[in-house]
Amino acid sequence: MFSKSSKHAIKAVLFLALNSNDNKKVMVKDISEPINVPQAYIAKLLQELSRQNIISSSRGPKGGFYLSDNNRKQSIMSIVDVIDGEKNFSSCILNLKECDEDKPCPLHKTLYPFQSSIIKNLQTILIKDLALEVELGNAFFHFKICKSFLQKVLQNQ
Amino acid sequence: MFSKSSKHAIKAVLFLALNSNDNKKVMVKDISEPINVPQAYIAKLLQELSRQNIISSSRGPKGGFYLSDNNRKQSIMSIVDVIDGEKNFSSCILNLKECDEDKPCPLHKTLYPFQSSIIKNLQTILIKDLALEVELGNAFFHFKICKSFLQKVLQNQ
DNA sequence: CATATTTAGGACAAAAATATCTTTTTACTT
DNA sequence: AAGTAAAAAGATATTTTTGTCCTAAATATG
Repeated sequence: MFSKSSKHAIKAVLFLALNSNDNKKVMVKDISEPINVPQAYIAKLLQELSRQNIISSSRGPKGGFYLSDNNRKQSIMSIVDVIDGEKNFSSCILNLKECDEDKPCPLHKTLYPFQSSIIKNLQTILIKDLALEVELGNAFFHFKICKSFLQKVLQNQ
Repeated sequence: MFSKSSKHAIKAVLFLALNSNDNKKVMVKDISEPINVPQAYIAKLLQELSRQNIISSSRGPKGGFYLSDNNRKQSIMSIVDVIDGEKNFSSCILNLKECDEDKPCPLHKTLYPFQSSIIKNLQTILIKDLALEVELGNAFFHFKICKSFLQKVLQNQ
């Protein structure tokens, strides 16, 4: 469905949605550990997301990655688009050039409706929507217990 | 959705469904050209499918790959299972270990229904069903025009 | 202004997926 | 039985994806 990179990216963004804001930035190392993704690798993905204005970042001491209110209005699909470059979803399920509604490939009628619904859903669901679901307890996003994460939890009490 | 290998495999099997039977076998090179997949690579995939009894094969002169009546009753999912090893579809969309109906990840509720419907569909659709759709003209499966394919067409007239 | 801390960026490395090449085995044909 | 045509199997190569490392640029703080 998504590449491993996209999954990493979604997790990181969701972590930021739950743990950052304009005044509370999170360093790469404090993101990579709890979501269990290699630090240097998620750094690359976050840089790309930042360049495309899906997330925000600032350098130097007290810097880090964070989500502005505008960032939170980005869709989940926009994350996938940036990381996977739209290639995953756009084309015929069998990679046939000639496949379209007029001359559908044998799997088109079965799978295209799902495929387009999934895309439409991912375009509709915003980062803040996912975060809210977790905050309401309707969905679960379990972080790896690690020092930096526990410190955050303690700080907030 | 599927790996490139699975797509290759589905195309090859569909080609066999339309162009082979117990008395008419097709050599690798006469499959690879029309479906436009590297010969040695599709050979590997077909060997694996044959080993798993999704398709049939026989060696030596007049040998080749073909579909028996039983082979035609295999589902499309069985092809994907053999080639991709079920890994693609089975798990949580974000690869979270803890995600299930009880403790769904933030994307679970949205995507799982699609995912499971797709799997169910692919398990229900048999190879012969796809071939029939093409034969009835309800779906289209365009082969690359090549010498061997034209020869077949001429032979059948 | 100097220093420390953080992201940014580029080069490199490893792993996985895709593709190719060569040899072996099987079975048909004469 | 010998020769030949095909898949089977194993080894190797290439490409893509994933992951790492090192240096540069930016920024907060004393």
